[in-house]
Amino acid sequence: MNLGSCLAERLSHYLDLTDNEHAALDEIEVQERECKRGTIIRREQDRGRELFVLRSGWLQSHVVLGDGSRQIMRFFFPGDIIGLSSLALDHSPETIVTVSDATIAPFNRQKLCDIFESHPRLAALIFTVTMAERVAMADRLASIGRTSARARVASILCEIFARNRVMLKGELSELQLPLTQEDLGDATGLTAVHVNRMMRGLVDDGLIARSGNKVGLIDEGRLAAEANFIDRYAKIDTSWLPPAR
Amino acid sequence: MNLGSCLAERLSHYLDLTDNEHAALDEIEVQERECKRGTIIRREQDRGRELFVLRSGWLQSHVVLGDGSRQIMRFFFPGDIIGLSSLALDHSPETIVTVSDATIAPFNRQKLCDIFESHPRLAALIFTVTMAERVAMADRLASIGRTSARARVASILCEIFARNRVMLKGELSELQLPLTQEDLGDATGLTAVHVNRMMRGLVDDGLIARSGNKVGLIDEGRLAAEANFIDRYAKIDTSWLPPAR
DNA sequence: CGGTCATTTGAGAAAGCTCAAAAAGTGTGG
DNA sequence: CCACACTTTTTGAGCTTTCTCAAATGACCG
Repeated sequence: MNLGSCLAERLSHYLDLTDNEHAALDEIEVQERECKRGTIIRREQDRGRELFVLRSGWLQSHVVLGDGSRQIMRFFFPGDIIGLSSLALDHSPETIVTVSDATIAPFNRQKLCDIFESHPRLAALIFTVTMAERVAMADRLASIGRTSARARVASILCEIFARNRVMLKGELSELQLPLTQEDLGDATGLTAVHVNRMMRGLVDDGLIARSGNKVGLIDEGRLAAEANFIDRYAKIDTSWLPPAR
Repeated sequence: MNLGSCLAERLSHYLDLTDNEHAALDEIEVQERECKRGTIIRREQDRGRELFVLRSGWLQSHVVLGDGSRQIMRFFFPGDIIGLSSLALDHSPETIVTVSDATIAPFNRQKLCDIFESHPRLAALIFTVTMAERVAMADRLASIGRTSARARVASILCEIFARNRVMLKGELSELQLPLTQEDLGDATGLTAVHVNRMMRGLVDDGLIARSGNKVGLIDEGRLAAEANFIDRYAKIDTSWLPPAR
């Protein structure tokens, strides 16, 4: 896990990278930082100008509203770039926290700038992956806006499994969730209490299984159907990209 | 309205563009298509590989869920790029429809590719604007997930005004809304009936005014406060961009 | 002027929330 | 390894917000 670039590994699932491109990405992950579970990487309103590649562990980003309620915007998994949301802004729009122990590789905006200048194909690929993420976020909008509590819980579970599959490749039917039901509620716009009831329902109906904080998919097809879930990360279209340099 | 590139105009609110860059953007909007209100530009699952710049009028994109309910993902206003969401995908994840009569300028993915190759600064700027849009979408997620019906309606109104201000520059306290209350409901995750009641409430409390489908902001400060609204489009940070070529 | 579509209002129903308390885990220092 | 403190999960009961259904009113178009 300590060798090579996680970002390169992630991107190479979508495209064969040239040596040149590999070299450019390796330069991004030269530093490394270990963070304990619950570490705040960036606080809302911080002027953080750094970016990170997540190398291991999970993170989430959230906002806290006026009445104290919290909305989790996004979970981050290995290979994700963290902090792009502050790229356009002076101040971070969200708080970013580790959800499990994690390793992150900080890098400067300048590095991203270099990629746009010297590696147009990589820049376009990162842009494309980002678009896929936006589509996934739109899916979550629809989930929260227009589906039942049960469907929302099913949906977030599907998404977590789908996104972890990109890096792990292949089989993945059981997963250690470092998330509390409170977290799941804040991600789906529900209360922890109601998440609990919905999870029990999913277990009772044989869609998932649980023990401790392990969750297993029993009938993924039915789960995805109930959730209206579509996997946006499985493959992305790279046909339009410029040639590698 | 027929002269020059709308995209260039939009982008130049954030950055002074070079002649070179202007020329590149002008090439994008060479064609033009008029569309009547209600025209479907792209259907969910279409294999559309074209992109568009919106030159005049409003559009929305939405999905229809299994039970027939609809979620509007996004509204598009002049200067926006349309179709980026299908960039990463073989098939369009959403349906895109004109909400008023509109003029769109279709262009090929290849043109975007050219920009990544030849105009890294423009590519990075487009990337950055896209990030701002993602942040705005995250705000909407929080709005739908964690705020009351009244706050959600207030929020969507704030967003519509804020985004129209970018292009119109300066004062804008009254706007002709080509949206039905059904549309607003589908954007905020509410029913049309409930949107109606919330709007009445906002009018009664002196936050907004209405006549026909014109909406005016009476007390924008209070409206934004109730909505938890933050304008993500007013200015964006361009300090990290590579030099113009 | 009739027909269609959008808005408005009312009343009852349902999904999900709040509060409260018990049960089950988890981690820490002794 | 145990005991205590703390967090998380689970369950129950009543309450609110928002939805659904229905019907009336109003606006626009040909």
